[in-house]
Order: sequence, then structure tokens, then C-alpha cells
Amino acid sequence: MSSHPSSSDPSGAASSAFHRLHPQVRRWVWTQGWKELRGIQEAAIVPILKGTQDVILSASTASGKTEAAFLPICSRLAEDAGGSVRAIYVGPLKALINDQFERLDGLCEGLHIPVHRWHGDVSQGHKARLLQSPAGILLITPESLEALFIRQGSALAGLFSGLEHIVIDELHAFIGTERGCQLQSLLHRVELSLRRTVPRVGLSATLGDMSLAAEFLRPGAGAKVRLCNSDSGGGELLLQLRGYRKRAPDMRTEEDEEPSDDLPEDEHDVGAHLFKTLRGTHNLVFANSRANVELYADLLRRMCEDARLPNEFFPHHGNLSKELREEAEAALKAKQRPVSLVCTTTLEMGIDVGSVQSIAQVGVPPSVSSLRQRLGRSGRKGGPSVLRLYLQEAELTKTSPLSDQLRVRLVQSVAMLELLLTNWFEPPASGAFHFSTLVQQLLSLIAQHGGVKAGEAFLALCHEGPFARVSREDFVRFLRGLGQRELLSQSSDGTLLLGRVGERLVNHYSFYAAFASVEEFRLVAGGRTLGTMPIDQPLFVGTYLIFGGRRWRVLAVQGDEKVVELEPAPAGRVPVFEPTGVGRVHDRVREQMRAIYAGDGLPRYLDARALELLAEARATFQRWRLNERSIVASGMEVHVFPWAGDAVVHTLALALQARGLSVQTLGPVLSVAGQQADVEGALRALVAEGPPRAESLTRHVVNMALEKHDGFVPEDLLARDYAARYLDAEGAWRVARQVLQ
DNA sequence: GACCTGCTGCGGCCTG
Repeated sequence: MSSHPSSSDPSGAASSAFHRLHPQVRRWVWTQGWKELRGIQEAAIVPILKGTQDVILSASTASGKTEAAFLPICSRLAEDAGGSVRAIYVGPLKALINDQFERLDGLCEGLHIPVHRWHGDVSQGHKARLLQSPAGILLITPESLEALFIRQGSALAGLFSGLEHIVIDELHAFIGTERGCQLQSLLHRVELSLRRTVPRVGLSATLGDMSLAAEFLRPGAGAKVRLCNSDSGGGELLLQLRGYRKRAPDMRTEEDEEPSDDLPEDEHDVGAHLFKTLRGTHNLVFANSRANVELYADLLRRMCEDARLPNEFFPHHGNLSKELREEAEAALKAKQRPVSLVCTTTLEMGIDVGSVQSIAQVGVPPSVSSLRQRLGRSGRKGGPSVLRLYLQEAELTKTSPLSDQLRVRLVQSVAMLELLLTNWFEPPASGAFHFSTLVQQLLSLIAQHGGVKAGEAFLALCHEGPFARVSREDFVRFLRGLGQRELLSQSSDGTLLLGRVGERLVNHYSFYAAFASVEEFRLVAGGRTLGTMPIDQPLFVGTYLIFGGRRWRVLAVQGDEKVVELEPAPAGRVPVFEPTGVGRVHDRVREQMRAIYAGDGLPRYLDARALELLAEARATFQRWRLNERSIVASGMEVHVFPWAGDAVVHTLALALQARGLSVQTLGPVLSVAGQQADVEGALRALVAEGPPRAESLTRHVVNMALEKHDGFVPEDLLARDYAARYLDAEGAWRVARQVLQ
């Protein structure tokens, strides 16, 4: 609390609400040695003590949001915390629940409020004890809450009968996702079983438009949610974007089968700068993909070895074993020796690793909002935040694609930094129908009650529930589709029951999660599990591998047990992980890119090489006269520049394909095979017809079934969900008109 | 051009 102006005790003039906390809670605050409550903690007291209001507490990481919620909640429970579970805390990670359990236990011990953990790693004994004498606070994951509905359906109302508070941690991580939709449905079903609403508290990072978060927290009544915001405000930011030239593919030596010890020079150059700048301190290096995390972790470790230093660089990603990840986190947090973690999005949120000296981002950031989240990890002790961005662009040749000539990666990164500096970032996704999760919630509802009437299910899930965008008509079609696929059956009185396939789904534990997962091999070296890899990897005895930032050779593969045994090796190869969905660039980013191409400003955070690359990008833009036109012909191809986000680009591509044209998209550019007149004709026809119906555009989409249960959803409903998520018909129509001008 | 998250019940074996 050193960054706060000190006062003698937390009951100072600024802390008037402090007196309203229970005496025992105030005593706990004093014993913590806190000089005063933080802004968010102060602001939360009155609305939460009221016990009737939904509240969002938004503040940066490590600002004491959990205490902000639980000081008043524990005050309310201090005299009597028994009879049933009285407060539920839902967290997205088991590790986070374990953290909060430790912290809450100290506060609750003196108040005689029992605190229970419930997730996959908690013993059945503990769970049985809570079911027997429910009381106090329950910390749980959405999946375990789902399991409670299915396994303890009839006991649920009793278990939660006296429930007064629901707290959702990391609210922003749930918004717009299947998992978030599942959580909304579960909370709604808790309230249905109690026949009353239970006030909700959402803990969130600061989001630009908090009304979206409020509407997520309380669907249908977001306007009534009380917002408590304590934005510490942006401190000083030290920024650098470093450009690198990468040899073009045809100038590179062919990769042979034997793994070579040499990395392409550009990776070496980036690695050398990382090593030189980061060694001796504590940092996070975001490398975008698990493969790149392995590549740079291995490279930096070898640089330490070459310099005869103990290793300071450790990888961190979702396929590494819990053990290796926790070791890396602990080493960084302990600050006893210099440690930098090379990571994916795993370290964007949740686990507390303390503050670090600087953030490095290798490659284009996935979005402005993730860049902002990553930046929040640095410079917390009042010092400046430091961000270094490393960007590689291909050396140009006669056959370089237009996107290389335009230095799209560099310009997109500059655009994102400019938007970050103006404090803009992408809002969370909205508008999807989430039919996949509707499949799950319907089956779960049937399992909970043993059977439901179609009308009741519609009321519970759609009409008053989180699937409000699904009409009665669509719901009937949806049910019919599930019946055909044997997920549902119907008894003679019309009650919906689980069908043959539905029964099988619900009875397997994998049903509790709203998201799908693939089977993977376990990698073991010397009896120690290093992590997992997808099973479709061609792995043979003798194959070289880089994993956990080290080099290995496959010693044995045990197909039955899905175990791969490894031994240390001098050489290695970065594994290919299963690629998943596609990135989505926002309209604002592409608009900003155009402004950068057309402008002549030279951002001060660019290094000499990045300035060169920017000059090349602008030269290409001018040579093609892209300031005055958006369609250019080149050889056998026509390039269209919508200067809009991926949803619009994707929609335009499908609309042109529907008119028989062959289209390829490369970042911001649509490349069409054929004559300019054909493309313009197709666009003119598109404009004349008005905004296209998104469902008809999806005819050319190869695979729309992207979510877990999409395979069971009737085709036309799936098309509508896909269009709502990934397409922008209105935007594409508007842009088509502009492009033709 | 991607990333992350989560999970029950039960049978079988071992140890104290």
C-alpha cells in the first residue's frame, strides 16, 4: 500500500464507509497492517452491504478486488453463516480458486465463516462434507457447478436455500464466450430453483464500455447494475517497436530432414536482443504461439549456456505440465534470481506473478485489448511500464506478395500501438446465439429434473434466460433437430427426455465443460511429466523435439497409454501444435492502418529498421495510388482494399465467391482472379441488392461447426450463429459502396 | 495467424 497516501488508520475521513463493516472484519483489516482501504474496496462497501444490488467492481490486476467484494459479504455473514451455502464465488481457474481460498480463509477464520473449495482436484471427502452440512462460502468453477446440477439436481434448492451473494471473478474472461454463456445459464438456473434473484458481484479488469459487462452480468437489466470503477490511470509508458528483416523464402536454405542447430538469422537477431536486454532482470516475453514459445525459450536458454550463466529463461504455455508451470511462476515471483518467462496468453490473467521490469511482444499482437492486458503486468510499483515489440518483415523480392510489400505486420502493429495510446481497445464479442451451449444447457436441465416440458424449457433457457435471442419458432426447430439426432426423446405426455445419444453425452464427465478438447499424448522424461501434445503428431522413436525449452529425442511411444518417453538430446525441433480458430482484426485497426499508410508521421518509438520498413510500406501504398482507389488490377489478379476488419473482409470474400469468383484474402487485401470489370460488376450487383442475407452467404463456408455441440444443431440455425459471430453483412454492403466510388 | 479454461464415479491396487 506504499503507493497510497498514508493516514493513521483505515477509519480516516476518506474511509467513512469503513465503519459500516462488521467490527471483526475491521479488526482483520487492522491486523493486515493496511493504512487505508483502496478506492475500489471503499466504494464496494455500501452497495454490497445493501444485499439487493448487482455490482461490477472494475480495477486493474492486484488492486484488491477480491477483498473489496468479501469485506462487506463477510460482514453480512459474520453473525450467522450457516443453514446453507450463503455465498458462491465462481472462478475460471482452479489455481485462482486455490489462491483465493488461502486468502479468504484468513479473513473468515476469526468470523467463523466456513470456506469450501469445489473443483476437479478437491477430494470427494471434502465435497461430501459440504453436501452434508452446507454453510458459508463456496468457491467453485463453472464446470463443477454444472456437475452439481446434473448429479445433485434434486438437492440443489436445499444446498443453496439461504444464498445471498454470487461473486464472479475475472468477469471479462467470460464475456462473449461459450463458457460465459454456460455460466449465465447456470446462475439463472440457480435463481429459478430458489424462485428469487440473488445479487451478483462481477470482478473485472477495466473494460472500455462497461455497459456490455453489466448486461452480461444481469441479462436484460444491465442498466440497473451498479458500476464501481477505480481506474488507477495510465502511468508512464516506455515504448519501442524494433523492426527486423527476414530472408524471403526463396533466399532461405532448404530445411533438410536432420534438425539443424542453426536458426534463421532473424530469430537469432531477435533472440540476441532479448538476451542482451532482459538478462539479469524479471520480464515476460509474449511469443503468440506455443511453437514460438518453445523456439525462443530454447534459444535463450542456449544463449545463457554459451555465456556460462545459469538459465534465466523458462517457457510457459497450456501444454506444459502443471508442475513445470508452477515452478516457472514461483521462480519469477520469488525474485531471488533473474527470471524471464516466455509465454502465450497463459500469463495474461489470473495467477499473480508479481510485477516485472518489462514486457516483450514478439510478432503482431493478437488485439489491442490483449496488448493492454499484457502491459498491465509491468511497472506496477509506480515505475514506468516498458513494452518492446519485435517485428519481422520479409526481405522483398520480385515475387513478394502485396501484403509483404505493404509491410502489413509492421503497419498493423503501429496502428495497434497508436490505438492503445489513445486508450481505445476492442469491445468483447457479442451477438452470437450460442446454440452449442444451448444443447448442453437443455440436456443438463432435463438431467436435473429427470424431464421437462418444451414450454418450460423455453421459458427457463430462452424467454427469461441467457438465450433470449432464440425465438419460440427457432427453439421448436432446434428441438426437432435434436430429436432426429437422438439427443432427445419425448414421452407420451410431451415431456422431453434424454435420447440414446443424449444419455451417453450427459453421463460422461467431459459433458460438464462447454468447450471441446482433443486427446493428447503425455510427454515423460526420466519419470517426470513435461506436458502434453496432440495425438495426431507423427512421433516415432528417434524423432527430435524441443519441449519445455529443452531438446529431446523420442525414446519410446506407448500408444495404449498415450505416453511418449523422451531423453535429452543435443538437437531438437519445435513441435507443431494443432492450429485452432482464426484471429479477428477489428474495423478500427484497419482504419487506423489506412491512416498510417496515407500519413507521413514518424512515431518516435520506431527504431531505425522499423522506420525503413514503414517508408517501404508507404512507398508501396503510393506506387499503387491506394489513397485514391480501392481496387487495383495487377496481372491476372484484382486486389480489393476494403480497409475494414476481418468480419467485413470475410463477408465480401463470400459474397464474391457466391457470384462465381475465385477469392483469396491476405490480411486486409482481397485478391480475386480475373478482370477488374468482373470484380466491379460483382460488387455493383451486391450494392444494388442491398445488404446480403448472411445465412445464404455461408453456403461456401466449409466447416461452420466450430463449437463443441455444433454438430447436433440444425444447419440453418448453425448458419445464423456463424453469421452473427464471424460475418458483417451490413458493413460489407456499406464498404462495397465506398470501394466503388 | 492463436490462445486458454475444465471434469465423476468406480474399480483395482498398495500401504499402514
